[in-house]
Amino acid sequence: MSQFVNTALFLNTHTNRIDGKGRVSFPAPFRTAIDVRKSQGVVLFKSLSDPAIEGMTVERLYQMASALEALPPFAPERASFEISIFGAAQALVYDGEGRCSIPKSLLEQAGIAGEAAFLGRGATFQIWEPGALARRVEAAAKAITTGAVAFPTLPAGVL
Amino acid sequence: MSQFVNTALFLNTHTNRIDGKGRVSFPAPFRTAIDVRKSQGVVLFKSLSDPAIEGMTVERLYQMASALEALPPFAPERASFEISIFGAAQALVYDGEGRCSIPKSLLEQAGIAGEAAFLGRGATFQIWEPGALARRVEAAAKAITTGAVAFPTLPAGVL
DNA sequence: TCATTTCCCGTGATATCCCATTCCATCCCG
DNA sequence: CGGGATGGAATGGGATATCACGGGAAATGA
Repeated sequence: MSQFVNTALFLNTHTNRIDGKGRVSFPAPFRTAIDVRKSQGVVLFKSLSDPAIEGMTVERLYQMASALEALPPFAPERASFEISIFGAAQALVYDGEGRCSIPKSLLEQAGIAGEAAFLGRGATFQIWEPGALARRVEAAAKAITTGAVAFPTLPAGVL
Repeated sequence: MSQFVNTALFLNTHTNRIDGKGRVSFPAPFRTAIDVRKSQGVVLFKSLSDPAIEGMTVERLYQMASALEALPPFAPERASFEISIFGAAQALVYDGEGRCSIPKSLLEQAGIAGEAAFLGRGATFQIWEPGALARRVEAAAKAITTGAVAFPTLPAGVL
């Protein structure tokens, strides 16, 4: 837990418009979360599991790098993740009004145009095409209510 | 007592009115419980099990996040919970008068309008439509008196 | 020179702050 | 024991700040 609270916590879903210049407001609560943790910045890369863009602080990216460091230098999974994540990651910068411009290549891969839905996922966030996200949310709720997935037990002695 | 309880305890049921601006008084005893534990704040999200809004301290949310951290970053069950919990979680902030504004989306999902019933559930609380809560309370009482559910034994050595 | 990006200001909608009033349970005093 | 006093809590309404977002001007780069 203590290692988790040192990273920004992204919550809620925020859907914002992309204007003619390709600008979109990066959600104010996300900016606050980043500021509070004095993060050095945020990176984006194509999601490996969803039709969406993956986002996280560079501190979080370091944590993932550390996990990969535990693998042998030439392990196949290490190479694959290094290439797919670090090789594709780009810094996200936003101006004084909190607006950023997301690279067109990432938008296309996620099928985003006109509106972008920012989905908080705790230590990370994702950027979705709003319709696709709605369907994904529905599927997640269904998986939980039908018992297809179970929440891991909480650590003992939480009270 | 204090050596056992590290988290805020939410007790009792408080029904308050929602005004035209969508504001509602967050029950004073709940605020006290939060202050006493010097909690960093409270978050709300749609309940996964009831027609209600779930509420807990961010510390408690961190505990849930920790449990998810135990899973690989791209595990499917992890995704479902991250989306359903973090993706829907909103920080609850209240002003100097102790009032908060609950997002319309959450109110609609719980069928709340006009009045909101805050139900203390120990480490967490829920916000219900008063009528729905009354029926739920009735059902809970019945399940216990008929023996349909039984209380688990206390941990050894509590005395 | 033209296209693209970055910066800066304006605006409308929404949310937050602040002051005032009402409500209610308890306390105090006769 | 009764009735007013008291203080915390809930509620109402107006003023203010924040945020998303549009558009023009300046800067950058090919």
